[in-house]
Amino acid sequence: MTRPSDITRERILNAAERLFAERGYDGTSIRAIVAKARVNQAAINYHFDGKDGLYRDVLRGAFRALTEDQLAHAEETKAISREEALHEFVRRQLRPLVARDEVSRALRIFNWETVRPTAVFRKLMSEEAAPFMELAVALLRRFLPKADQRTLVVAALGLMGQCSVFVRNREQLAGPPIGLALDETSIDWLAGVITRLTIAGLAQPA
Amino acid sequence: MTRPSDITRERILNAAERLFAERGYDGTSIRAIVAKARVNQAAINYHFDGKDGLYRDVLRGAFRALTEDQLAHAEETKAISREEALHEFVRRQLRPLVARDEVSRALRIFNWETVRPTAVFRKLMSEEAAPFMELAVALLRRFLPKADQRTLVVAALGLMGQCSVFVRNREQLAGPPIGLALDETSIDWLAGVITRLTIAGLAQPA
DNA sequence: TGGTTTTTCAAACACGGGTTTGAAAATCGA
DNA sequence: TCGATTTTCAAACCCGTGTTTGAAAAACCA
Repeated sequence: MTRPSDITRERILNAAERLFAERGYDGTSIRAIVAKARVNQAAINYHFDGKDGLYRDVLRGAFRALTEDQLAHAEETKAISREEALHEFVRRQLRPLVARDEVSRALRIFNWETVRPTAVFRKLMSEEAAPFMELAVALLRRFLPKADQRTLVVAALGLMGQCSVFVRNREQLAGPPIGLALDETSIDWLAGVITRLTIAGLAQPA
Repeated sequence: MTRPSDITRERILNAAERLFAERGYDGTSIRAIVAKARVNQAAINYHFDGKDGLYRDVLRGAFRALTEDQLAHAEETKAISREEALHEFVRRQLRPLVARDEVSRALRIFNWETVRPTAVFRKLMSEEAAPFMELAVALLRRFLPKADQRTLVVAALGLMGQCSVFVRNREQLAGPPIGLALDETSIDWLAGVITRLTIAGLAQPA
């Protein structure tokens, strides 16, 4: 049932997803996408009704991939201790540092959006972000059962911010003056440091 | 000794600094700057040798303002407890949320750079960022005297990441689905939450 | 003051961005 | 197969960007 035109569509989506993850919305040009996808420039307007429409579809795919991944994760966490669950959560947040799969690209795209949120993104976010936040908040609630919602939200955001700073600045951190090279072997170490600091921080909130 | 042309220079620098802080390098056009500064468009090339040159000068000013501020802060911290010093550090990181002074604008500009660092910025950073990092690391060393440098760097970066996520996403967080409005009164509360979580986290790193 | 230098100005330039066009090619359905 | 529809394609279009130009105005200084 895959019509020939669907192949073009798929090639564009694939190339666009990778480029958006790598360079963000503004940093990715129509011409770069069609060059990578090896299709004609007008195809984007024909199939997606413009750059915005293409981005919306890429974003939808990213949301879908991430939601599936998170839901699978949520199932796992019910069976393990809160400490292990937190460690796993952090590891997943740091995953774009080493992995190149779809979920990592989705996280990268969302990282771009934290700076200059697109109108397209804001709309999708306000509709579909709640489940993510709920997962993180639920995880932290296992450590702080008596904390109010606002505090938990702040703690969750802080935790994600802690992780994303390493994902966003990986290249910068590797060079001088920091010199923090993050290869595959050090990811576990990094996740461990963040997790331990966080666990201890949650253990006794004055 | 202020020649008339220096007035033009100053007006451009002033307008550019505010616009760069608000919209970042790519988001700020020459035409927007000259409109705000009420000078001719060619003046930027005449006085600063192009947009890059102007940005370099703005960045230098931002570094200078921030360094002075941090050094003043460093003096204070020697006299107070490590807990108070940490709280003050966090408060300063969150300052752009409420303040509109030069230091806050400098922090905002640096926040933009965390995503797509300009070549101009990278060069300045590699030369002048070390002192900042040292200050934060020194602060955390008071909590973790036995930790190695790498762990301290990670902890410092994580702490700054925790703060910057609120500064960067302030508008997004205020709306649905998060609904975390950060007005002047809640900054102290936010700084308190982050500080307490961090202190406890540093208190007993497993 | 008068000649020189510095600074301003409006206009145009070259470039890359997303989009549109209209015809050719390919595909589809009867 | 053949007419209708869908899809591709190269080229152009329009707009906003940073920069350059050359002359007019202003400021400077002997």
